[in-house]
Amino acid sequence: MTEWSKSEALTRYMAEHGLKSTRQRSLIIDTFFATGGHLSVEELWNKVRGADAKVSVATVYRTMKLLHDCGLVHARNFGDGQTRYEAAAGRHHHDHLICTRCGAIVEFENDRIEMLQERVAKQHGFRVTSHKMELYGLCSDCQRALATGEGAPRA
Amino acid sequence: MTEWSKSEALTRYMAEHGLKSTRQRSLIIDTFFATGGHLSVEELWNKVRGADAKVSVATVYRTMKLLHDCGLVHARNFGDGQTRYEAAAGRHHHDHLICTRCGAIVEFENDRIEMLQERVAKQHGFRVTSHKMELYGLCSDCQRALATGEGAPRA
DNA sequence: CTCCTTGCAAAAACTTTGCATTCCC
DNA sequence: GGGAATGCAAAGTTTTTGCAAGGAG
Repeated sequence: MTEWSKSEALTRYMAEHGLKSTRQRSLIIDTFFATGGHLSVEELWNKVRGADAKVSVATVYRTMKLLHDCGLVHARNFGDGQTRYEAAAGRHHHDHLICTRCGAIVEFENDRIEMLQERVAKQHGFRVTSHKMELYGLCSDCQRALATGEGAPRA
Repeated sequence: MTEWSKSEALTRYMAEHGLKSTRQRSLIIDTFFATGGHLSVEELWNKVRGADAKVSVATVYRTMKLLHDCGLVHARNFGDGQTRYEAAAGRHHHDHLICTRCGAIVEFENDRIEMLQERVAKQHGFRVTSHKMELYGLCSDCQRALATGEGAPRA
């Protein structure tokens, strides 16, 4: 875990840009990829501080920006004011279903939608480099909970 | 232009909530709907101040929140740190193509994609209430500009 | 040794809020 | 007149940046 865990792209990027491997960066990056999911900087910082209480939030911001610049993570914005990051490398592109009641996030992929997106973009003269699609609604649990007149969702 | 320009929903909403029609609100709302597009609060504020230099940003924020609460506008987040609003009432749902170089925003709609989205959601047990889809890339102008090795894009 | 990176705190950017005053109805 | 809305400035949030000190290669 002291070594870069997702690293060809990162190692190459760092070499090309004269960047250095540091204890903090390793910790942040390992923690991020070990946790998975869609982490905000603050959530990630909290986890990182469990291992090293002195890591500054600025370093977490800087490191995530680094990962973003070399394409290893994607930045997402789900409507709560925070930017969330998720692993990108080696993963197939996917989109999200988000439950507006309990906050559950489900990933999915659909090649036909992607094809149609490409086609639409082409019709408008665009060359698409990335996209994001989010569907908001109620997950099955919350539909059921509401139907039976239940109380508060999970925190 | 002193009258509400988009108003049944708004008038009803205001009556139901005991809200009042004021000079500032009328000005902000009329300016917003007259301008169209995807305005940030700051952009809207700048336009509004052309007509009344003393309107405060806070009022613009509060008014846009009001329009949002009664469903007349949608809030969007295109990755520049600002929330952008666009008119919602009476418009068909649509999505966006965004040029990452010049910032141009093109709207489109595609029923087949919408259908596929519904289907995907259903497969995961979700009942979708809304969605957003954004395609990022280069518009035709910027592709051309880059191909001919040109300088900076529009501000 | 050199230059990159860090931590800290200050600053920036965007948005919300408290409060006295002003304005609708 | 009374509750709502406004303007202003202060406070909140999230993210970035400047700089001196520390660390990697």
